[in-house]
Amino acid sequence: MATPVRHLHQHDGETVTVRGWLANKRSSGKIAFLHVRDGSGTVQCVVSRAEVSDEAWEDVKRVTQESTVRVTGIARRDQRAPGGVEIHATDFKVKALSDDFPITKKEHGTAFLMEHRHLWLRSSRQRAALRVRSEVCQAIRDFFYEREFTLIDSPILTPTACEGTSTLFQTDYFGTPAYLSQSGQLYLEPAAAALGKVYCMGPTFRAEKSKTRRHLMEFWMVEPEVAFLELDGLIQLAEEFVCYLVCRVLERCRDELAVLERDVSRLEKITPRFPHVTYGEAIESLQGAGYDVRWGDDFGAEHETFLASQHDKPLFVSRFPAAIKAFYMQPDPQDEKLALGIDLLAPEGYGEIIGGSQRIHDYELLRRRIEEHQLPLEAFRWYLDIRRYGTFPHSGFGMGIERFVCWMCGLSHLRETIPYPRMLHKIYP
RNA sequence: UCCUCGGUAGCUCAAUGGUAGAGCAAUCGGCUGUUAACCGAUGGGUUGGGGGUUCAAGUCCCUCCCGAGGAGCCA
Repeated sequence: MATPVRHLHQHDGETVTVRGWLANKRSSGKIAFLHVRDGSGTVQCVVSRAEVSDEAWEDVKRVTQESTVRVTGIARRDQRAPGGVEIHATDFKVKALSDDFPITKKEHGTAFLMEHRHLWLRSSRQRAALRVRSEVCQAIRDFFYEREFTLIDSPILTPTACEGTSTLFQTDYFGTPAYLSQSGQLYLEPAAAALGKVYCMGPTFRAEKSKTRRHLMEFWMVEPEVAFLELDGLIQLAEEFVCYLVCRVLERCRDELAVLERDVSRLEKITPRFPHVTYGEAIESLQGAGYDVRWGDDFGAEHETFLASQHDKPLFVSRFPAAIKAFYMQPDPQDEKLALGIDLLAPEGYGEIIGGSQRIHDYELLRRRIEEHQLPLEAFRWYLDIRRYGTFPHSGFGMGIERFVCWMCGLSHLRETIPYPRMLHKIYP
């Protein structure tokens, strides 16, 4: 039975067997140092010529990087070993020899690494980032489970554009066009009337020809939707949510953040309460800083970066002009020109990680908005029904999981936060 | 879609318009505590494709392809 490398420190002095892949080899003629990765960690195995059979030594000589191997030996704590534990081998066997591994110990460009994404996953930084992603997804489910939300999986194939804004991927559905979902929100609202507090988490697709480090064609989004929740409650939920996730990453991913050389002190500052400005205040502060923006403009990337850079914590921006926001956002009762929407801008230049709003619950108003946005009324009949059969105020938000993970890991590009990124004109591997 | 930069050995990069190179990787040899091990030797090229200028093009011009970063849009 193989022992996971992660648990080796519990087996000091015992004979253990490890199965995995050869991460690196150094040899000095009659002693060899083999680094073996088994998925749970990497351990240094010391093989002395005099202490193993001729067959084992032949395998030591011929083993190549990333070959599948099996090592048996005695686990020993040793200061000289990376990780503090090493195995003094009594046997070593190559189970499957690897061809020349394309990714070597020296540096590579990202274009080359992306072309070999399926192999790049084996490197320590990529493994660390994907572990953080896994922890974030688990924490999301735990957060909502603890608060008695119900998971509602929204469809990926949809008959129409949800919001009528973004470009969608079109596919064929038995002879009629169908589209890959760009949001589960509209399908979540009816479920909120059934179950009160609901959320969905799944892949989302945008066919926009975005070519930046902050965009993917296929990304994962988590979207809660809550009946009888209004804007202030939504802001509080989003803040608790983000703090919960950051705490979990700090608690459970210390080793991964160290591999990624993340400055954790920046994350330790992410505690309640988050700063909050209205759209109007944000415009004034941008104008004060010399930016050429007027009331009614949407923020550009440089504006978001400026606003977020004023704070160590994420920044809420709320009450945008209704004209630049989605059709379903509830108007501000204080000023009908404003929509009760929020954005949450992450610090350190990681941009918008959350967008949300209180939804229109008045039937006539929503119908008028659909017409004003020149959306097909018939396609939204079911969505309007929610306002016919016992309407209720409700709110929700969407968080981009890759953007959140990118921020946690301190990465400079979204492509390293998802196992197989789909980017503009790139779908291999 | 637009703007900027780039494409030379398997990889990362050099090369005034004048003989295409280095480090790493690979292969072979040496070395009993290596930390991206080290030392010696060997093999490795349609300089992204096509066209043009020139005695001479990796280098200059045109064009197409591919890549990177940014803008717009958004999460």
